[in-house]
Amino acid sequence: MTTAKRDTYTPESLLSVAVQVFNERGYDGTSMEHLSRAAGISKSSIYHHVAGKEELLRRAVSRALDGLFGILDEEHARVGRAVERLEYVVRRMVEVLTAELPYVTLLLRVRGNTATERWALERRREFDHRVAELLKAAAADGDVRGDVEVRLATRLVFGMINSIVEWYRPDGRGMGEREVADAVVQLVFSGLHRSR
Amino acid sequence: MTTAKRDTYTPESLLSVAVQVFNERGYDGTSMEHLSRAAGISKSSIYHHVAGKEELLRRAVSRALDGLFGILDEEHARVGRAVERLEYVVRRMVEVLTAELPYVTLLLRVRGNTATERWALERRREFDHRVAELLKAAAADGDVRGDVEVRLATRLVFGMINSIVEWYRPDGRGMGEREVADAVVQLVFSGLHRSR
DNA sequence: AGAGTAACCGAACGATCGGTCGGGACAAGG
DNA sequence: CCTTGTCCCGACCGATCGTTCGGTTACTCT
Repeated sequence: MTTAKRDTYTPESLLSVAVQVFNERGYDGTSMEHLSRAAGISKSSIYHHVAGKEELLRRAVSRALDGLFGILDEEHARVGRAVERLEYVVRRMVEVLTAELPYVTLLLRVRGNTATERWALERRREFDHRVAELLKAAAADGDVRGDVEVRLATRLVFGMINSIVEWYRPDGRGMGEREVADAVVQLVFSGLHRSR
Repeated sequence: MTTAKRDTYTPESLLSVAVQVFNERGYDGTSMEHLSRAAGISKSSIYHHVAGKEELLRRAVSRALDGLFGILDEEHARVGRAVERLEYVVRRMVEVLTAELPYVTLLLRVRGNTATERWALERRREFDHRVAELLKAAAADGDVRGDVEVRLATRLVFGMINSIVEWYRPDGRGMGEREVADAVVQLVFSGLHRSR
């Protein structure tokens, strides 16, 4: 067969270990020594699989960004009434966030110290802008309240959704992905008050 | 007079410079060399004013936490109907966030690598818990929807409020503190849909 | 004028940083 | 058997980390 047994590291399997450590200690707070201990191989062996620390970061944020931008290509995000497309995107964002949790977490914590980080920030801004346009269209349709500025509302809604990475943990049967998505959609569109 | 002219650094004025750099580069991504350049004094001179890098972090997060916990001691947060106390706390949180922006920003990005950071995380959790109890009481009064779990709703609302530090900038006349507070209260309690 | 001290500096400390290097263990294919 | 390539290692590189130290200004108080 072409694919032999894999009891050794691939760039991908090493990435999943690295991203976990990055999220625990922060990217800057993580040394290659930390990574080698978590992976169970020596520091120099890591360089057999990846070019360096920054490549691990780039691979991770790329994966997260691909997941997010993929949402916008889906049919329900492209056709239909703006407010319904918006609700679909919000729900799918929660799903992508939880499915690719460690990668998205890392993406959302990037600060911009290196070229890779600045590229990630730029692509994030682009995604935010695309969703803001959706909200703007929904407001123009009259399906969304007009007394809160679109740009401000977008930022607050993103803040709520993105904050999921700070506490959501998929393992223990604490909370389902569907339950979180439902709650977010409820709060974003109807708020805390008793439903009308 | 006792207070002479101050064209030199105090622990407080040095802190405001340090916190700004911490927020730009991240705490771990900031070296004492970075701080010395931003402050305009040599690296060793910093140690004349503060004990070290970690003390700067401790002073900063302490100031942020004092501001937040101070809210809970105010009269409107202690007496009255739970849902109204909750709205008051939410509004005051936005005010404290914007007033002490760099300090709260730093607090919200702490990861837990050192004892100081773990202490900050613990106190944050305590504050979150206090607000969660307020939301729970409002739900028991029937003033807040019951179909979204209290713990989940608290986390999402905190996520929205805390995300303000990611984009709010007080300088240019871009957006007023009052406008942000109004928008947050509107979205948290009534959501995006047209007001009932 | 002289003493005291707050504010600051350059040089250097041991430790750790991300990354390199030459080579060893081992399995596959001839 | 020997070669080839994958996977990994310990030792080491120059650079930078947070911090310390001895010493020099410059201002205040007597």
